[in-house]
Amino acid sequence: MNREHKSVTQLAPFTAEVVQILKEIPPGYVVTYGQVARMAGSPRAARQVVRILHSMSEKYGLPWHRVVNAKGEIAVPNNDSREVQRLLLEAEGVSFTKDGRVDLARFEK
DNA sequence: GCCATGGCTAGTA
DNA sequence: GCCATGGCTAGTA
Repeated sequence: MNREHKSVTQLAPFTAEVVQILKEIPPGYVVTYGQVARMAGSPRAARQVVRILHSMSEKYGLPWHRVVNAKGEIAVPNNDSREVQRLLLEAEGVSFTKDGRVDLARFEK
């Protein structure tokens, strides 16, 4: 251990912070990628949040479905996953507008 | 090089 | 529709 060596289980600080924040999102609550980035102290790192969600959701049991883009749209590329995300949110009581968006104003507080 | 953004402009109607 | 953004990781040497 006298050389640079990262344990596989050791997350980088920013990543660990984001993972923690995501884990604390309660059922029925929705946040945006940008909001999570801001909460983690790096306002412009929204895409990084995306990357974390994309690659670590399964392993860390992250509530990936509770994160949408700034417009309130489901932003997952895969069609099946999009459907799953919507169903999971609806099951938690989240409603959608006619154009398929989450009413984010509802969560501002 | 990845990535599921975000915010600003151009251009249509 | 365009494109700057950012923190990390895979993969090479």
